[in-house]
Amino acid sequence: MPQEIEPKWQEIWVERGVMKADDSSPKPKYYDLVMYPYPSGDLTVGHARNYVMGDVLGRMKRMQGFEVLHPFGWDAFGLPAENAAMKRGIHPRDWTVENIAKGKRELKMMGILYDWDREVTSCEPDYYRWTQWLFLLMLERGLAYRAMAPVNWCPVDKTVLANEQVINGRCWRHLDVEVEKRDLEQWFLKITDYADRLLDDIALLDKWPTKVRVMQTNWIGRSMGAEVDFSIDGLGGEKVRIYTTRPDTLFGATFMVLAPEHPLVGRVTTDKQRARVHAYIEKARKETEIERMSTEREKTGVPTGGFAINPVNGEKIPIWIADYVLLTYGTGAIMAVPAHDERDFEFAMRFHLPVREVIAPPGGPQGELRSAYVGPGVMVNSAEFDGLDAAVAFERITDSLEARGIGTRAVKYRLRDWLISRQRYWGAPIPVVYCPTHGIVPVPAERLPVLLPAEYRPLSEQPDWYRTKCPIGGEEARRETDTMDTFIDSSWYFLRYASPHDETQAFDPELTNHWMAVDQYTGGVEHAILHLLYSRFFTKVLHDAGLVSVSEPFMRLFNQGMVKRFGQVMSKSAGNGVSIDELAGAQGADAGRIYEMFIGPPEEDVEWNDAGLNGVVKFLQRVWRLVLEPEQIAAEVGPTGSRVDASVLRRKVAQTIGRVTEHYDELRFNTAVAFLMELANTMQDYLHGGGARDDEWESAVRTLVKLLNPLAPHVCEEMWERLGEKGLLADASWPTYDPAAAAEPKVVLVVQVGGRLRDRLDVDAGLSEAQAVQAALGSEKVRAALDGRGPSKVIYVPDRLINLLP
RNA sequence: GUCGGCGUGGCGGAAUGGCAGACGCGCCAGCCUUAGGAGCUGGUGCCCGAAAGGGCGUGGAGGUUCAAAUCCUCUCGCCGACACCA
Repeated sequence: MPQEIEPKWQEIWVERGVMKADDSSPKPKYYDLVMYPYPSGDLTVGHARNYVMGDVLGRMKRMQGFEVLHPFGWDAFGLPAENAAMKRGIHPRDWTVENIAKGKRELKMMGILYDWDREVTSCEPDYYRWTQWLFLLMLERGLAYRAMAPVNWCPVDKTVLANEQVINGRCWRHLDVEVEKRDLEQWFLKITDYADRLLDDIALLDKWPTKVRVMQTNWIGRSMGAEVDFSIDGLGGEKVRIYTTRPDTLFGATFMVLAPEHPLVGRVTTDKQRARVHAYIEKARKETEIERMSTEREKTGVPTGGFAINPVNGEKIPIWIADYVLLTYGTGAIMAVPAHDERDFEFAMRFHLPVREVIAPPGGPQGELRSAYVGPGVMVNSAEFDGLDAAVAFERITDSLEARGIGTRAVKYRLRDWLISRQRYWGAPIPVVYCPTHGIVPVPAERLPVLLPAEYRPLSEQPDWYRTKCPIGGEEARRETDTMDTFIDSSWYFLRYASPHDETQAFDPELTNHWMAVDQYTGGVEHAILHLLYSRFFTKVLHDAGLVSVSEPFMRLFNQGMVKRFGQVMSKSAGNGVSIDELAGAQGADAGRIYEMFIGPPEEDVEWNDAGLNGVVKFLQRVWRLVLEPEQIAAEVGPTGSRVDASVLRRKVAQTIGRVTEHYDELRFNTAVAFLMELANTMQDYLHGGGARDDEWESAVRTLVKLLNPLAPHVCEEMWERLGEKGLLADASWPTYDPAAAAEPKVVLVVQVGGRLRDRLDVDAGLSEAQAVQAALGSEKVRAALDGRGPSKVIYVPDRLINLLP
């Protein structure tokens, strides 16, 4: 099998524009998208596995008659470029451009067909101009705002991070570094405005992995409850508003807890308690997020000395402060119901606070509680609500609060607004100007892009760049010197592929609406929340703006597993990477492609094993010889080999078409490869049985080449040409089959007696139950097992199994 | 702690209620040999047995079913996500 065929066909595919997606094709469209990578210069066989999957699917869809859009691009802004640049003393752009060139060469080497004319690179002005435009659109729609807030500061990367980029209180890129809280004025996108739709529409994503849907649901974290006002004793009309998901337990509130940072803490604290409260607040402030968030540690808190009045029963309850109540969730204040909340129970035990049962479990009131009871039950100790089911009381009590004007139904989310400011150079500048008289003024769309200055230095240290004129008044003004989170860049790139060269708009709505939604999106599960949630948010905003017709961008999502080596995820820094160069260089791109797909189930993590490549190489060589040198294989027949006749071959071909097509479609590539190997084995047995190289054989050969083509396109094109076929195999039609031709005329009927396997019979397919019983009783083994006891009951699964019960 | 996933030969894995181990790697034996890390043929879960045959077997224990790797309950181990969200 000649080696030089790979560059040959790669050139021909480019010349004939095989990968070009035609916007005006009458064929049905298929948008086959892979997550565009960060150009780290470190593309490994792990990345390639993802892209080969997309390519196999795309190549099959093309042969099936779809107009396939299979584009590629680069998520090219971001910190690693800056870090590498600092280390080497070069500009982040140079490093990025170099890596993109390298990555592109490697992908071409693997024979992956992308429409490179549609390549997008997020760090290029012709792209980030529109990223900036989208920011202005958000601003215009009231979805971008600037606010002073406690933000997550990563001391290593010297920038703020979004909530989604904080992992267990640490920086997502430096898992050993804790984030610090800083009060800064920053830009936010109001993703919380879309919380309900982002949550509700998860129901539409039935072709997404359950895992990702669950993760997004939990991340948004919607809860339904009520906000209730408690008056503060002795402070006139002053009130504290609490949030609860259990208004049905209102009568069980025995104390109240405020977050230490709650604005009313100073007012409710008595002089006697002031020193203690102050000390506690100081201590809480000094603790890191990680210490404070730990559920392991014992609860702490101090009484303020103040009291609140429970509005449902007029009872005076003490107000405490404790750091298990977070200022950032709900109202930063809770009513504590120790009988029916585990945290409150723990706190009450620790500080000897009263516990009052208000929901009785099915067995009746427990009296003394040993732990919080959070299950369903009947109301007790709750005045006029006693005897009601708790779920009913939830509604009644809330109605009553609303009627009295002291409470209201409320919905809360775990999701916070998206902090997008980054104090970094290598990103899209936020296109606003701070004017002395007009305040925050957006840069007019026609003056975009706001270009990054050429010099690599923090923008806030480049006065020549940030000094500007106010777009309204023309007076001296200052540009925003923060850049945008790179996740903004990747939240809309899939829309740009439809019209990547449009110089008048971010995307041409007509073309984007033609190609959207993405039919298949393939990438790593590490994006389950960040990228996928943000992209859904952007799509919905653009949908509302009338620019995108779909409200969900990705129809079908697939998360491929990671490729590991020596038990660790491959990477250059870990020193265990296998590069695409090495893979394609070893035994050729096709062998590498098949091996990537055969190594294990696509959604599972797999351990790379160089030795496994040999089996695939042998398979490819065998196919080559079957297709082009069948005489040689026929001559190799051994004395005892298995042999099959034409009818077996014909059926095997038909069955393989069905199974391979189905498994490619479902991205079950490992089993698809196995089926192709089986077909090759059967074809070999056919030759060994003296099978004629007639039309039957020629058809089998062509079917094998077509079915294998998405996996091994170079070798298959070469074989196709050598078979004398005209035209590119890439453009040939996908094989179809007659299900009748795939049906087996004889089947192995498994005979069980009392559920135990006793015999296997070769019988005609389609036997009736009576015929099957007769056949089974014809077996001596079966009769012996029955031992004279006639079958009292028969379970018959046609063409598979018969179970006779003695 | 909560939620989710996974656990099958020497190895990667297949089978989603109906023959456990497809396909491949590795290994064993044989053939061919221009002698090679090529090709071909057969074998290869474990135990008993000369064989015929029989028994056991999908992390563990129990259950449902004529029938369970598959469904249910409990449990152990590994991995992932979230983690005081009221």
